[in-house]
Amino acid sequence: MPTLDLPSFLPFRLNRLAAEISDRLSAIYAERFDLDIPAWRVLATLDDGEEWTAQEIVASTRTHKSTISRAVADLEKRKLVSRVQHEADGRAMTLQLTSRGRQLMDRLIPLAKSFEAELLSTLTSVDRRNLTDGIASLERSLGLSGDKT
Amino acid sequence: MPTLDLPSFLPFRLNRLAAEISDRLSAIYAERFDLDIPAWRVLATLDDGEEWTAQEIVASTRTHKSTISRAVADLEKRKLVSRVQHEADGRAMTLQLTSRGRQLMDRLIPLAKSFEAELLSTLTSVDRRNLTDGIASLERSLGLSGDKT
DNA sequence: CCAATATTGTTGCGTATGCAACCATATCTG
DNA sequence: CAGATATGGTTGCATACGCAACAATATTGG
Repeated sequence: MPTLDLPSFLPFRLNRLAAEISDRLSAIYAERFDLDIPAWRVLATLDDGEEWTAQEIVASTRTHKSTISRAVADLEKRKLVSRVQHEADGRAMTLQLTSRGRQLMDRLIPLAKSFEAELLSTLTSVDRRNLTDGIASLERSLGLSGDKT
Repeated sequence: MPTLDLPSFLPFRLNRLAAEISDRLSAIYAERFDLDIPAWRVLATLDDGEEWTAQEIVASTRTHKSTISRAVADLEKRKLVSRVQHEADGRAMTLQLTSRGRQLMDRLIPLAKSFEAELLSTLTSVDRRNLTDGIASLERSLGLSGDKT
């Protein structure tokens, strides 16, 4: 009878890794910036300066649309995100960081980047490359690579 | 001003990957075996035949203890898991699969294994090795490698 | 061009989740 | 050994979440 061997089971390992890293990262933005995970995802997505619709953020972050809807509503109340009618689609709203949101992210992003850098600094450059290459090929295989898909 | 570039941000990529894979896997055990994620985690952990305490499962799976507590209570009701006093610690309970639980896992595990195999079969053997090596080194760096830790 | 269908986003509702308080037992410290 | 503190596990409570229904707009097909 085949045994599972959970510690070597890829879905288990990826979950555990993602959860651990997500916890450490959220400790940064939760405490100092009063953001929960959905709010962080919205802001991080909008950080590229592009205009996004809620639906695009849903697809890109794999978060339920009701969760994104509520996060956006809250971020708008806090004047971190602006929401205006989409010019081509009357159902959609285009989202952007406000200048206040921009300012917040300008302080938060260096922290996030240095968190990532610190994480990767513990790996040898070979391991680092292996990791990103391996992840990339799995992403391709799962169709997770496209932008705004 | 540094920009985040979310699509290349490691925490984001790992989360997305883990979520996608977790969704596909849970489609297998949810539908056919009426298990939710916490229940699956408990059963998958117990699959190795060892005796586990709830606390050990909590630590190993990074799931909140109240969630594990409720999952175990439910699995015991369904007679998939047995719970007896821990011999050395009066507070703890040792958990094991019942024969019914064993039978369920004997049907479920081949499906989980072949899901994993199919996932990995889309990668070249180099990519496969890169992925597992890269993950392993990150696990070591985060202290996620120990057993029952 | 109109009816049927799909899509964007919001919201009410039930439920699963995490937190915190708690009980029982274990361990640590003077 | 006794009091203080820590740990395993459960449970009440508040809340965040996903689901499904919905309104509004878009798109498709006859």
